[in-house]
Amino acid sequence: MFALVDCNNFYASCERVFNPGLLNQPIVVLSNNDGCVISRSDEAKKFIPMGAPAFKFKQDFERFDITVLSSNYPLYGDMSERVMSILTQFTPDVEVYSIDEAFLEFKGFDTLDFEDYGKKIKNRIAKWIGIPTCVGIAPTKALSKVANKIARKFPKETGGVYVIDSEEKRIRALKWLTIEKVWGIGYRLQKRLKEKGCIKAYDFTQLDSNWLRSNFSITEWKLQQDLKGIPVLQLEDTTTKKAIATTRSFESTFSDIIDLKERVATFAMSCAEKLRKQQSCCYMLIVTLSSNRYEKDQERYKASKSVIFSHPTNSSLLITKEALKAVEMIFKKGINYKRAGVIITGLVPNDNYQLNIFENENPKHKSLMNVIDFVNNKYKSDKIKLANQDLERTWKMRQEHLSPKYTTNINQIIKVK
DNA sequence: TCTGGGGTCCTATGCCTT
DNA sequence: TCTGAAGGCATAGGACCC
Repeated sequence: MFALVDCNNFYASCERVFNPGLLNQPIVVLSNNDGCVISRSDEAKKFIPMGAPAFKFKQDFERFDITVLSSNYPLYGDMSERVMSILTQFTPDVEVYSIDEAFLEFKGFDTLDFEDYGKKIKNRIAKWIGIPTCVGIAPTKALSKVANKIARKFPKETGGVYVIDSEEKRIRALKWLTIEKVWGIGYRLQKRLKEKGCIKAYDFTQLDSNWLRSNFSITEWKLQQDLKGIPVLQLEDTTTKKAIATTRSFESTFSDIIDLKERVATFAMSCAEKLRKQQSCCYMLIVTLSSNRYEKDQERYKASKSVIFSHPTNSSLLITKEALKAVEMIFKKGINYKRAGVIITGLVPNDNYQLNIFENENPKHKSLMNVIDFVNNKYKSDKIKLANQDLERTWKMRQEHLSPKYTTNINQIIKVK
């Protein structure tokens, strides 16, 4: 059996833990740069849609007396770790699926009362961390997602815990769930499936699986099997990342390559730093540039370029150098660029990779990187920069409604008078 | 003025080799 | 030497997730 434990309105709930005045109040949490709404308390859901651009809803925030908060990732990350550590007390097989949810697998728990066990999980997280959760339990991962949806939708009837443990319950659940709400069915697939008469998740399970395999991708085939109750999707190891990315939208647009190179150099530095932090090296680098996708009147442009290194590296110097070369290759004149990103992938552990006969990391880089990381760690606010980064300008994220880092900064710890 | 960011997985395409 | 089939690999990009 699998369980899906999902925190309710996670970011909004985290904010409430340390500010009980927000309980039962409508609150929203904004994305980086205070761009759009990414979490809403139940009270706010009536008024504000998910993903609402903050600038368009400013008046509504005031009209409905909604508390607006900037996202506080140090707080959410720390709260998430606490929740996940509790989950490992219930089974050793835990897959942290995202910051606010995890799959659990129960192997050899056959005689367990799952409903009761789910309630224990939920209650312990509520009591020890103060975060409300929903728990869905079923024979496969995809069905545990469905069960979780039912627990969320019918809190009074289910108490936030729902178990699919019979064929009858499975069919009833799938006949209730509309196709677009199924995990893995997004906007595009939903449209295609509806054309075929798939309205409910149940209709999807009734499609001929050979036909599905030849007309859709392997992903949909696996999903169908899982929804039929045949476990195909397994718990995955999420502890080692497969890629690291730093991508940002700019406050305004850039058309000059010098500005773009400066930004990309900074993103590359940030990726390399994250890479060394998890003690890995990378084989490949991808740089992306794009124009403003919301701007109708101007030429749209999206481009990316990947670069393969002759040997795995985590040197900021090498990664930045190659990233800048890539910018030169894909830069097109006359475009107003709104967004750029650096992604590094092909990650291998620091100390265990194939050496190249002809070319290997310059040994001086390693000690230099150690010094840079040490200094940056010590003087967090004023990091060492490369000469091709802008030394004068400071790029500050907009965070006009930020709450304190209650759990990760001793100076911001909650005070009781 | 102001529309997020970090991931995973899959597929299409073109080129090369057998 | 040419040809087509088939598979591997690199690369780009789409779709989806939270």
